Amino acid sequence: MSRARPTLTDVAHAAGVSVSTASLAFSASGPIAEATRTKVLDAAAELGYGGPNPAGRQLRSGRYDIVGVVIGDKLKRSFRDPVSVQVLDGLTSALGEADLGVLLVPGVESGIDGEVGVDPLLMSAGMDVAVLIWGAHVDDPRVDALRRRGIPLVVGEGNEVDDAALVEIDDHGGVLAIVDHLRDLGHERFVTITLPFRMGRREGWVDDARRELVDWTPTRHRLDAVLDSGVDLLGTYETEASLVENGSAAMRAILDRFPDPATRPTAVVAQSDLLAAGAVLALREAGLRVPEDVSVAGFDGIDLPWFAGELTTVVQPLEEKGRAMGLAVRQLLADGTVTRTSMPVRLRIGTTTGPPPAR
Amino acid sequence: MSRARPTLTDVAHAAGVSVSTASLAFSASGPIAEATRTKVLDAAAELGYGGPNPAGRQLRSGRYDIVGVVIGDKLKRSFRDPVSVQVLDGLTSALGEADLGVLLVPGVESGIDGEVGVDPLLMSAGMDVAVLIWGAHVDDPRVDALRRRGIPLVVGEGNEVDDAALVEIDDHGGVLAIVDHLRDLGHERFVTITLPFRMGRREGWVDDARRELVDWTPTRHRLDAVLDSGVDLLGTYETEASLVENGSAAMRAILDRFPDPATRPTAVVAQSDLLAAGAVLALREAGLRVPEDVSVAGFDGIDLPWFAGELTTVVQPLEEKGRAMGLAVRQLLADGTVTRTSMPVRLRIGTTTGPPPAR
DNA sequence: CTGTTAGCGCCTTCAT
DNA sequence: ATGAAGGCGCTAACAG
Repeated sequence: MSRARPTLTDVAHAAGVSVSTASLAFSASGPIAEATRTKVLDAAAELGYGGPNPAGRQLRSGRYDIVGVVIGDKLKRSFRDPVSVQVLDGLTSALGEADLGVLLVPGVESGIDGEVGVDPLLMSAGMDVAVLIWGAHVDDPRVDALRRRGIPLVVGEGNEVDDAALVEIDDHGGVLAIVDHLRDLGHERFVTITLPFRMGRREGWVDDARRELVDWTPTRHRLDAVLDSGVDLLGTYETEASLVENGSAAMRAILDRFPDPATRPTAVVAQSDLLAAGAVLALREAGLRVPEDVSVAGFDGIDLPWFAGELTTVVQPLEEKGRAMGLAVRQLLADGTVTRTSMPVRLRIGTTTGPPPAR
Repeated sequence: MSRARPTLTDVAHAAGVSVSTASLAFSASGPIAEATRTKVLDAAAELGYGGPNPAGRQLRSGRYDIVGVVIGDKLKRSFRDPVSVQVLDGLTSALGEADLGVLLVPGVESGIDGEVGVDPLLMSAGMDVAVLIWGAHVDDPRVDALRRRGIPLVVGEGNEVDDAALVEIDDHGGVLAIVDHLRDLGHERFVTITLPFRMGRREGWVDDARRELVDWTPTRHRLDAVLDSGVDLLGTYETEASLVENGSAAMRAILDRFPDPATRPTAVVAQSDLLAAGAVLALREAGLRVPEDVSVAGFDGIDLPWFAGELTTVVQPLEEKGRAMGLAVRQLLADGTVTRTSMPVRLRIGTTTGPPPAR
């Protein structure tokens, strides 16, 4: 037979002090005599009081000490992708240091097929700030919902949102560096494997019409860089997730479409390391050598302990990016300052790129 | 110049109804005329009202609609481990269906070296239920803290907690099946690579004293199964994380200690697939063939798209396990019922086990 | 179906 | 250094 949970009032009574004094004993936000404090804490322990009720505190203070982290459409995808994971890790540690909790928010509601509607949590959960890890797109309903609620925003990768803090990296410059490196090696026939374009995911070759539909910022920036570089791009293959198997499937499709070694692309620019690794595996399975027959480059600079060799890639400071988002949150909370940060990237030449085969 | 956020009272006034009626328009927890509802919602839109303030709702209703998910010591580790990720995925989807938010809670506070103290979030964040994904250990301070707060618990893997819902798998049976399979093939000399033992992580050979210190349930159950099976166990190597590189390092240590092919162990029982995969890579690098020279088995049954061949392993239903935890949460919330679930596992024979080399 | 009433538990003035 | 009072925004219970 358990009685109702004790409240601060009960503790105060038991300790023979006023409620406001008891409050001070827990919050340490005012002067209090050591003896009084001990008396209160003892009474609390006696009664089995577990500390101030968060709901009461939140209502009174107007703060939740919770940050809503909006991760793509499916949690699984974010967790499976080592890139997301590292960003999340930097973010959570920066937030943890400020004793801010991380509330995972799916973002979009998943319906039977396709996904429509904003997740109810986004509409109703208590949070001081929301972080859109993978950017906001045009007319993003999640942004609208958060706006209506008056919740400030931090956006990763994507510059379309006014009034929101932003953390981005130099996607365009990174891919340009990759392309230049390959061009310097003598490559002339390129193909690129891209990240997903938008929420309605699909896998396959990209035509002009489809190219107009790129909504996700990293995808767009990285693709634009290849187009802007002026190299001869024989094709663009869009994947529906940044996983090894998608990279392999894309590479097989590419080999299928270019069966003749004389006209086959010699340089593959993949928009992520996992896609690149998958492409390399598919090439090896097809009996081709990397980089002697085909060069492959990735993007991200993640660890692939199982990968034989080392990917040529653009290293982005993932954990730091997450930390920067965390700092942007803290800044927003501290004084409402909206910060914009851009992180540098760095070309890392590995063993998967080399001169094209002589003809 | 922005005025203060409107409250439900403002909306009610603007719509010309009482506050409680306005509340019904949002919560749908009572009868309300369609016309009234529209009137209220229109007034809300007019005023830019973003919906009921969560803090008010929480205080009044006593519910947060938030579940605290306590993941090991470092978020990174949980995210990096595909096993955790799949469990988390099943859990979050089961909780999402009930519109419950997931609050990530680190569990233990990380100090300069080592980790001591319960994370402040565990003490102070609002949550209806807490889930300890990777079990509770003896005298777990996190459990004590949650107990004091009166927060009900769901524990994955670990049966030491009274009064808490439990979801577990048949670790012992799974490893026994592996060992039997290897014994049937003719193996006589075994070695096992284990998951971390406890919070004070270390890497290296395990002696009798260390063996007493196993605190994490899956590690203990899986190790006990090998010991109970009665096979000749030449050594136990403890890792400090379930990652490919740890498996490789462990395997190198094993080869180092047993340089003579005649007395070398022929069967490696790894407590996770990633450890097993790492072991296989290290063996191949050492010029040994799997399974002709050495057989390797794992545990978990995860996808390893980059792995050449298929691991012999014990498949556990990870996503279902997560879902089961989610259901346990919902049960707890619905009527306080404490459920206990045990999930079955299944031996899957792949290409990494075979008869030992003839002598 | 709608309105009235009465707090939920806490923290922040402000006074002592 | 401590106490008294008020109210944060909402919803449950009941009355009409």
